[in-house]
Amino acid sequence: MARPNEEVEALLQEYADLVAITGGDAFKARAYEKAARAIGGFPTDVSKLDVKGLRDIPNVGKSIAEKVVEFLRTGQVSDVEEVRASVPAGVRELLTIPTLGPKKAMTLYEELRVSSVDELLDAIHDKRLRDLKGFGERTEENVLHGIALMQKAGGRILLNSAMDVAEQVVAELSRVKGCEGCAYAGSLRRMRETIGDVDVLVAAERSAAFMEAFSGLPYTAEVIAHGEKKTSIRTTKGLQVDLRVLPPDSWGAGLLYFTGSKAHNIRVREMAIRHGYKLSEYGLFHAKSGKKAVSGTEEDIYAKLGLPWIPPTLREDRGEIAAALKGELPELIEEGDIRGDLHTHTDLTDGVSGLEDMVAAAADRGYAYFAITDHAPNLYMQRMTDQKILAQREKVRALDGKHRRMHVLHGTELNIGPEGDLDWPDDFLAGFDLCVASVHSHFNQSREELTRRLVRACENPYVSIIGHPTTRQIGKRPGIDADFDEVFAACARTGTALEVNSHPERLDLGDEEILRAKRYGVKFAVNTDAHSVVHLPYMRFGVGTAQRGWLTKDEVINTWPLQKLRRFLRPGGR
DNA sequence: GAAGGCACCTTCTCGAATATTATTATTCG
Repeated sequence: MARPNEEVEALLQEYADLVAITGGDAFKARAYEKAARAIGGFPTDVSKLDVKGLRDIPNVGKSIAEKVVEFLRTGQVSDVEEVRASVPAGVRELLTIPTLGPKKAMTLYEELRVSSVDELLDAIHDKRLRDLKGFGERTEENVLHGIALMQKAGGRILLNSAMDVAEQVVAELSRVKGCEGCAYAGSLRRMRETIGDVDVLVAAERSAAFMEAFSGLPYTAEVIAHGEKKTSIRTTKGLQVDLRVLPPDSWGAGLLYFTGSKAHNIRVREMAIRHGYKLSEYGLFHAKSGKKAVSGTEEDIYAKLGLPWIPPTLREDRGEIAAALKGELPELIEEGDIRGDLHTHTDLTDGVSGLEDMVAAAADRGYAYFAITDHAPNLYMQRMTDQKILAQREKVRALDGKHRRMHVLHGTELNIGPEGDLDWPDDFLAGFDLCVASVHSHFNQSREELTRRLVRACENPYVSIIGHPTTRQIGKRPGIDADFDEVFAACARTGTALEVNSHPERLDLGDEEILRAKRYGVKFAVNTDAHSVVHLPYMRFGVGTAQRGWLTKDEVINTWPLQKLRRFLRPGGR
């Protein structure tokens, strides 16, 4: 279902985890992790490659290439199956709890036979962890905290995973004979940051063929419900997908209804009643006669209620109806407005694609400009040096205008230290076209310290963008506890843009913070933070999030022409 | 297990933070 590269990545990562859990060679585990990342970020479909082609991927050698071939041919790998047999899947699940790593997970399994999150909760309640070597009261607290965090995400999945499934289902069903329309709706169409289940709509006179095709999709693991109007399945990855087939003339009403949000629908229905109508998923009807007024398109229905069409990303009952009535809906930013990506990495630090590949891929997306912003020296593990970044600058200059005349900017992603300090002195920073600055560690400082830290970074004249401002990771880690109102005010004062990071695990800032920040008159930059050419298309999720935050293109610096952008990037130029 | 220099052997993020009690082990970025 997912790209074969992603399936292979998941398999190799699983094997790496299992090697670590079973106390195997740490370097071997790391070798599998590196190969997993390289394959996940590799642009060519691995199922089209043989052993030789696979070995051309960096960090993939003979042994891993052969395992990949075995997997693609048979659907499994004997070495992986062997370890799977000795370690229950639930033990690996324990690794997803923050503060629990492979060593502690194995201790829990060997000493207490704990092999699931639920069993771990039981063990903690029975106070059985206390007797284990290396476990104490704080360990219990941290584990409980971590589990609570995971459960809050409550089975919802990330936007990109849901999108992959939805687009494949839509493509499949669009090919079925009699299909007059097919689209995904629900929270996915509204671009919410996590998705509970996927809703797909089909417009057709007869439903049977669609229900058949849907139930028979290769990644359908279980058919939950099978009826004339609605069929629900669960995919092999556990995601529920609902299909509804509507008569073609109910398309607009159905799309409106199933897109939601519930709160938005209630508002629209109330308006319908006030106008003497009744609105359902089948259409807008005259209340008295019961005759249908309109139902064909969303525009028709909104228009009858005196409203312009409202973009799905705004349908959250956050004032969109009042704004629409006043003719004050924002002219939302769209993906086509983006002229360049201002936060990306290469294999000089932790990316997996080379500089030239990144630049070529960006040019293929039609960008007018593109910034390379590899990590700076204070993120020690990336081993950046002055010499390396200056050598990269030479290469960047040579690539400027070489691909479809796209301008290439040389930047860096600085690390905001515990005191708000940055990696390089100002005279060195002056050599970059732009600097992104981000927090990467020390998340647990006090609110005052965190706030001061971010404000100090904003105040550096060479810092143009604060990267992933809250540093949250969806379902894994909450954002840092800074006083963001103070940070937003500092950004407005100093002319520092806030990033809307498009990576589906981040989406940072999120929609609600964008709405708050906007009120301070801050500018934004919608960036991908791509670590591979395959991440560049994540831009759509950042733009979707920006739309949910009611952003217009004027507020987003990377929709601007290069000259205007350069003025903004110049110290004191904002 | 991969990759580089060499034909088999060596190196492969590094440092901080945290929880633990062992002047240590584990996790994280």
